[in-house]
Amino acid sequence: MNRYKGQLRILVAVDCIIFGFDGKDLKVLLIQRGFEPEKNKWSLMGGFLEANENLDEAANRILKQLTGLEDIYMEQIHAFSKVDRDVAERAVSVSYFALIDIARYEKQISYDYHAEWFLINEKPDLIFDHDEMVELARKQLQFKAAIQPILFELLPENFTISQLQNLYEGVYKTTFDKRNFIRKLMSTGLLIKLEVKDKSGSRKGAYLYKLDKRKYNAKLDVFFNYIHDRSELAQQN
Amino acid sequence: MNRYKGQLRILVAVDCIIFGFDGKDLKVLLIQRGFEPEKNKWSLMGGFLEANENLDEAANRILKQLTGLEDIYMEQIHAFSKVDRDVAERAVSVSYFALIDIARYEKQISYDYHAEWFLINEKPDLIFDHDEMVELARKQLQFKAAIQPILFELLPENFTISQLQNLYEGVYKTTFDKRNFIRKLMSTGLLIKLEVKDKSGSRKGAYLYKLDKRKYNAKLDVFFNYIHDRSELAQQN
DNA sequence: CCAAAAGTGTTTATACTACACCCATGA
DNA sequence: TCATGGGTGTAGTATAAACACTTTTGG
Repeated sequence: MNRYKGQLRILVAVDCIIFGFDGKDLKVLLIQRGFEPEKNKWSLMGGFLEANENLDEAANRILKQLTGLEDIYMEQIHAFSKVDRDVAERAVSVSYFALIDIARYEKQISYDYHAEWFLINEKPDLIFDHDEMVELARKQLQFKAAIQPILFELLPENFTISQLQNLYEGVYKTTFDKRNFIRKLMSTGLLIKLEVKDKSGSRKGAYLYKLDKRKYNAKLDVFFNYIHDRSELAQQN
Repeated sequence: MNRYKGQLRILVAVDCIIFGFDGKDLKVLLIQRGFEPEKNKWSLMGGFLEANENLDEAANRILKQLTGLEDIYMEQIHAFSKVDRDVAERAVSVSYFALIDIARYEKQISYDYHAEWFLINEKPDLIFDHDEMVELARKQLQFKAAIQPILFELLPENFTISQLQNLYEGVYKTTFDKRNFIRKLMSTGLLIKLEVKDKSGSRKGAYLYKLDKRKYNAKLDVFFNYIHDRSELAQQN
């Protein structure tokens, strides 16, 4: 086995932007760093790529370490590589975002890491280039969510329309007309209305909905083909 | 300066997917690898990240090395990290795509690397995971081009409508109705019709157009905000 | 009985699709 | 004169946006 002589070998890190939703607000999970350098400052959860794993596996390992969760929606965002981005040593870091439902998993989060949920707009300043990572992940989330129904990953299994609307409004920092909103969502054919009502949010109670998982998975696959073959999408239900 | 003990340090590579357009077809620039391992096989142009540069700078350095070109549209696509993706040694590679106008720059390409343009659909099999990189870059190009006018980077300064249409049809592997196509393109307000005609493609000659660079740059900025504030876009001309 | 959130339709404007014929020219 | 690519308009459909009142019920 030949090796490449005289080349630079450096640390490769993975940092996770973990988005969560509690039914009302969009949040991000941060930890207080437990080791030097920059000990005790707020940071994304991260770690170094190890010998026997690829980046996706590393991201999943790191997410599990902090939250105890597996099989979570994750996606690679971007490789960050400024020469002095890590004060201790040259390192490239690849950021990933993850989407989780806060209420369902809150108990499983490991408090070894002093993790806390922050409102996206009220988070503290982070170490290194982590602020930039969060900002890019937020844009990517907006972007993806506009063309793909990924935000359902942030919701509990059953949810109300206003929770869903709160989520979209949080992600896009705006408000939507609720009649137009529900019409559009319903036209995707992805929502199934349940008989049950959730009474926690109002006196009247709001109907719960759930995802049609079969259609949802089909739509995720079709993703990149959206330019042509809209007809296929239509047939597919 | 503290260092991170006991962690893996590896090679970080950059590989460039260089797309080109010759007025008729969409192509990709490949080289015949001049060194071991996998010497003489077809490959993307790549190189290793060096100590004094970030990934964007490395990608630009590598592009310049092969094509002599600077200030080219480039974009990071994805970090590839399978454990055994490089047969010689563990390496992560970050792919970039670049868009260039073949006709304008053909002469400057360095033939030290045995570079050749291939039709996207007729390229040879490539080493390592480079086929996967090209495929993802192609999808990303389709994707980006649908929401952002980046394909103009592939055209000469002045171009005809049918060149433009050929380009879009090549990128999306489809055909468009030419009346609807020009109407849509014109509605962006990005095209300026010139007095001059290009007589090379037909007897009648076709009017040349050029980009309104001022508006083009403005639109690139607005990119991620496309969800709200369409009104701003409208005002902006 | 009333505050607070849930739920529900219609109209208008805009964007997209499909479609076919004449024009100008050089060879 | 004719073959080749260039250029143009309209009608129908689908999608998106604006907009306000009634219902339910726990306290």
